[in-house]
Amino acid sequence: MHAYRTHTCGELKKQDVGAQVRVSGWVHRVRDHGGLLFIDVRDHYGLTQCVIEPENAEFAKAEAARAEWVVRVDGRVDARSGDTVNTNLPTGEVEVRIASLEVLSQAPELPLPVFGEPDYPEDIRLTYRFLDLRRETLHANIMKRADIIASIRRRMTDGGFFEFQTPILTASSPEGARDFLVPSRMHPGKFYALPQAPQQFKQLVMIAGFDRYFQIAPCFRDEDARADRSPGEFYQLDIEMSFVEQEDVFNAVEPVLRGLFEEFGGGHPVTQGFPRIPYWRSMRLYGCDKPDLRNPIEMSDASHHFRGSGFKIFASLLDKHDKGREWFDNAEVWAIPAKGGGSRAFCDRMNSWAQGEGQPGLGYIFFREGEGAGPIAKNLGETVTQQLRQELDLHDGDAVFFVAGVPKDFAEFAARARVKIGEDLELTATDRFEFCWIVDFPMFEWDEEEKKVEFSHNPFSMPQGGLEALETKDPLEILAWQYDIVCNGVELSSGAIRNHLPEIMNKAFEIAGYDRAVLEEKFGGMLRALTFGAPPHGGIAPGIDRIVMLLCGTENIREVTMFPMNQQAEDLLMGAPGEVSARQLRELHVRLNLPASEKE
RNA sequence: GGGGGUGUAGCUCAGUUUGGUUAGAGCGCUGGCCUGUCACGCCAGAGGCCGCGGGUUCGAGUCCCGUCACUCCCGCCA
Repeated sequence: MHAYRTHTCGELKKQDVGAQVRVSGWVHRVRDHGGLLFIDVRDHYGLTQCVIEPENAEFAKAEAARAEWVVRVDGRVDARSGDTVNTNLPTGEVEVRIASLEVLSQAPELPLPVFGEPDYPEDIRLTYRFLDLRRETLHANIMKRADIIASIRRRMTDGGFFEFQTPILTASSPEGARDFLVPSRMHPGKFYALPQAPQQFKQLVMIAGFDRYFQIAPCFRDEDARADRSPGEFYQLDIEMSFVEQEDVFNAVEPVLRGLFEEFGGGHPVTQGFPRIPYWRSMRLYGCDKPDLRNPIEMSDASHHFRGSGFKIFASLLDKHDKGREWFDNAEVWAIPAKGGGSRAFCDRMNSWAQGEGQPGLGYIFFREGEGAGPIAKNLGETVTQQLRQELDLHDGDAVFFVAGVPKDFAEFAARARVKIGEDLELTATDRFEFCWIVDFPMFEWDEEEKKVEFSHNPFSMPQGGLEALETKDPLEILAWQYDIVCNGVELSSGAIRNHLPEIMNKAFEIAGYDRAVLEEKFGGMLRALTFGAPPHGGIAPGIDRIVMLLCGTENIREVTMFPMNQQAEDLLMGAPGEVSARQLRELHVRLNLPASEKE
């Protein structure tokens, strides 16, 4: 007989009745009836109820067993009588009649219980992560993550992609997030950096002729944490393809994500053809570039109704800012329709919410008995109010809210108002995955602080219109072959068709104010590669952690990460970051220069 | 770097508004009883620097100041 088990704890069924079996696992729960004692033995695969009576010589050992001890049980599989069958348990039709029980290892009183998994403080969960991981929900999340990654590998390989590894110790890159640095022992004063993403490597893989690359790639960025963002490290499904246009990338990636969400999304509907929404259209309809399309509300420009109208606040606002660039300098009034929000109570609640958000308020009209009500309607007049109502297809019992000002300043607030209205009125669906592509991102944007044009996303993206556009157009008008995938309001990934031509690269960096020497110094290797026959190529990099979060229905990344750090970027289980010995520092030619408060 | 929230038993929380006797409950833990439970049940018990430091007061879990920890957000995240 095997030293520890003939069956796992999730395996025994009715057809095993009568068999002599051996199972091993953790003591999940003990129920002591005095004359009868039940032990639920748990392993990765499930739970098996074991039972023993006081007449048994092994009873004392069984009685002493405590939660999370590891035990081995030998016994016979018995059928449970009709009224004692537990239908909640896959093994609930049988139980193991204990013949002998061995304690394989013990545990003291637990710092956090495994059974029942009540809420526990995160620092304790992280310090005792090995216990936390035994708990059903987290254990299942981690297994789901493993299944998702296996499925991704299968789908990518089936799609003709090859998985390659890229370096972990690499060079610091000039822009982007803060790097994690690793001092070099052999080169005093020099440092490696951990890659923020294998961006340049995957492009080099294309230039090297490997055609289709993917990797479950670790990425390292020394940035502060959020609930949905680990400090330090995360994973991307990194993808790059040669001889492709934007459409080819979409056709390769869309089925992978759709299939993944259909496989693991618990049967919730998944968008079939992902709609493509240009960046500026998304900003106008939703106020942001990662719209949650489960929310049906679309905003629209209602400025023409207010210009010169009796509602003086908006009318004068529109007058005052009516010269400069659209979006940046011109004032507008946006309408947010709210079907079913047509009561003074709801409108007032939204108004106080807006004030709590630091806004002066949130103007509204609500419709009842065939007419518009509220201060704005009064000042606007019945004719204009009815035009608005028809234009927005609103009826009695509906409302419309207004935000006014310069779009670049209020868009973010309008987006939050749209989300809140959708949720509060239960217009936003909850049981589906709504995907879209956001396309046509601007290549450059205006950096208000530095007073200069800056890359708005990836400096390696190909501008639409190529060199000619760079030479002839207003830089802020130029679009890039740059795209995002958004699901349920979560930005899952961004990608681009890359700039594979050195002269366009030079021009693009020139527009962003980097001279050729800087470009040469920072991206010399990349530039050199581009001069030796680079294929047109492009790719994308969906965030694995965020995909798993969506599929596990959690908003906290630590619920889908096996060994996460806390928000202060500490690993409480392993004790990282930690101090190192003087000898290690000497070898690395590093001397500490600690801030004053920590010197003592 | 900045802002908000929280901090009371091993854990989840009540008590703080309005300062006043011995700081409570549930879960967990320990012991006892219990032959069909599966969130077993019943009885008893242990367990508290009320985050820490200072202040106001006859008196502070409660009010004030500072500080620390955790958490959420902003900055940051090509």
